Amino acid sequence: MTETAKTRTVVAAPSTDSRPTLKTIAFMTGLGITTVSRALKNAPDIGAETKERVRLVAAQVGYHPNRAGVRLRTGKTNVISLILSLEEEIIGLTSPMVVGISEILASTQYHLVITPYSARSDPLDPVRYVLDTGAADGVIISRTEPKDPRVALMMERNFPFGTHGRTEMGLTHPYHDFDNERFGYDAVRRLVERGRRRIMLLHPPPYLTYHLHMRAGFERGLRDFGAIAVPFNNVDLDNSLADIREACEAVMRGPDAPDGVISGSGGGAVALVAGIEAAGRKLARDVDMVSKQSNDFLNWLRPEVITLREDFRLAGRELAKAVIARIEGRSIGELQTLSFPIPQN
Amino acid sequence: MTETAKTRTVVAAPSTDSRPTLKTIAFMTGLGITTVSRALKNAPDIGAETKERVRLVAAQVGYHPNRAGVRLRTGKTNVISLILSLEEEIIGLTSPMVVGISEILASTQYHLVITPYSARSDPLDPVRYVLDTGAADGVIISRTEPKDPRVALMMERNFPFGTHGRTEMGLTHPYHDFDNERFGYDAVRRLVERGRRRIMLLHPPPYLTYHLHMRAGFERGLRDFGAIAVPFNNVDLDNSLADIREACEAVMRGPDAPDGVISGSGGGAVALVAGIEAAGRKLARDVDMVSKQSNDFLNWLRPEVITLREDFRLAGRELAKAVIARIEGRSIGELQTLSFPIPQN
DNA sequence: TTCAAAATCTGTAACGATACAGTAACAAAG
DNA sequence: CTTTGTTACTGTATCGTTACAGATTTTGAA
Repeated sequence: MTETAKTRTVVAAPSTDSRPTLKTIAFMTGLGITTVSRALKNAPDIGAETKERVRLVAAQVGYHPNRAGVRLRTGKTNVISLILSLEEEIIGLTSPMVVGISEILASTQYHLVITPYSARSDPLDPVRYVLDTGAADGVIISRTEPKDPRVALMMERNFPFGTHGRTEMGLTHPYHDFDNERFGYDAVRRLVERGRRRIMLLHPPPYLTYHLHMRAGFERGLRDFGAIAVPFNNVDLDNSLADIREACEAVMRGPDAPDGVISGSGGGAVALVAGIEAAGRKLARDVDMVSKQSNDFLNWLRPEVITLREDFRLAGRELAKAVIARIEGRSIGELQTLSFPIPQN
Repeated sequence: MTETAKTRTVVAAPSTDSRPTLKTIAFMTGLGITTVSRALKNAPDIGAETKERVRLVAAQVGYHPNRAGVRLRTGKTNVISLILSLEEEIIGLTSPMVVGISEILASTQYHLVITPYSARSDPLDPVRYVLDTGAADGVIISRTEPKDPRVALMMERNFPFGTHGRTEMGLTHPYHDFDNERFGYDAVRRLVERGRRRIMLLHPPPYLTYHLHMRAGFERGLRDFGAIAVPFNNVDLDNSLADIREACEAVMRGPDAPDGVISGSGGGAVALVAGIEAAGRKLARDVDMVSKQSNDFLNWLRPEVITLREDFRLAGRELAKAVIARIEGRSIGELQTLSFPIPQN
């Protein structure tokens, strides 16, 4: 009866139909909102029994913190943004990368947001957008260039990110890369092992960093294994498959036709195969071919093509881990990984 | 000089280093925060000149509304969630779908969030998650089943969504679907035109709705064009490529081998081609094949295979448009679209 | 000149969470 | 019996935005 009238503000009953909030739990347990909040994040100044009780009730009502509330108060978005060139995506390379990223994020509080851009627009735009609007806690980009303004910008702003591919600006940043130098080198070796000497390379466009790596490996291979390069004039993986096929056919019909061909991507290989066959040459008999590959269509349909696999799913996993590590403040040094070509046949 | 001392609260100067907010603009224009907010959304009770001034300043300082603020206040997330089975994604089918969705969302305020789930877990889980946490304003799902509990749940909660594929529950909901009935029918016709009569179908797994459509079209084709079905016992597109190849080889070596084969997917076709050739049969000579296809690898490497294209990018565009239309309250009737097989050769 | 209506503009409260600066109760030390 | 310290808990202010209910000024009609 004579309970002392306390000044304690009793938390009002929240409406029942909407999602439970801290207020709901506070009301149910008779505790303060702050206490509930701190109990749920296991703060040291909350009693063990109270924590237990709060956790129980929270589980019972199916409490999930409101992301907007957290984000507004703390500034943390719990979002990782994958910046994608729509044109690149049509080829479908990064689909397994999305899977890899998702695999890692699934066990964290992070969500994956796709931030697209068109190759016809400035690649810096989406990065600026994320930085200016605070749309994400971290970013993953691909198709890095030696002097990549996106990397420079994020480094300058000290924003967590990871790149698929390296840069050459003297800046140390997290990356995952496929060892394209090794790919170029191994590809030449495989061809020379089959007695091939005159080798043509379908390389990535020169503005991408991995062009440098692949060419360097290719040339080291030529030197080490005693082969020579057949030029594939002005044709690279940015060309259409039709153009690649046509150019390849022309070279194969010419007097200086190669007896070995290397393709920097599985898609390019398809066009090269068509060009070789259109010129009346036969794979494995007249000419051998080594191709990079991310799925296994070539192995099924043209088992004669020697393939070296690049694992995009692994890349996704490594990049997700690296970005989260950066967000959590771990040092960059340990966040640079390389994966290696895996011979498929 | 003798300006009346008003009670007007002057908005304090916000810190300069952080992102501009309504407060920043209010301070710069000398207006109230509410006025700025309403001016930017073109409310009718704000003067034309004021609106112009606010818009100018907003553009100058690079104002973007804080998403967390909007979301907290209005409950609107401005997010569309694409729910993906990670296993499915490894095949890379929905990569072009992501492109299509992104193309549409790019000109809206919506962001695309990938909500993954593993085929080993309950497909309802990610849907429940989005509904329970309010993580998105709309959802896109694929791989629909005739009685799809995800569709039932979202209908019941009146939550905006679109499905890639139809259902058979008597519920009217937005969808985009490829006309698999037509595909099955046209595929049979193409084979019969080439003089084939004994036809085998590699169909999708029976639990998916489009299995029903494809089989129905297949059987209608058999009747109309006078062909017969060769059973492909217990093998469907859920089987591994290795299993499909092996089973196909066995059938092709058997006494009742088909002279025409239909593949419900480009991936499956690759395995069928391998099986046919392993059995010593030759495409176009001994047996003809029609396959669905989303990229054009088959056309490049096995031009003998007749292909009918399914446009996943278009599907993404249609689904994004449908979901946004639902969010904006447009009626469902107009949000059901079908795309048709496109002959590639 | 007066007063209602229209046109503009504004402050306050609230969304849900957390940082911060407390308060209350009780035990141990002096 | 005070002081100090520890443990456990709580209220207030705030993040940026918008709904709502005014407030002020101008216009126009009577």
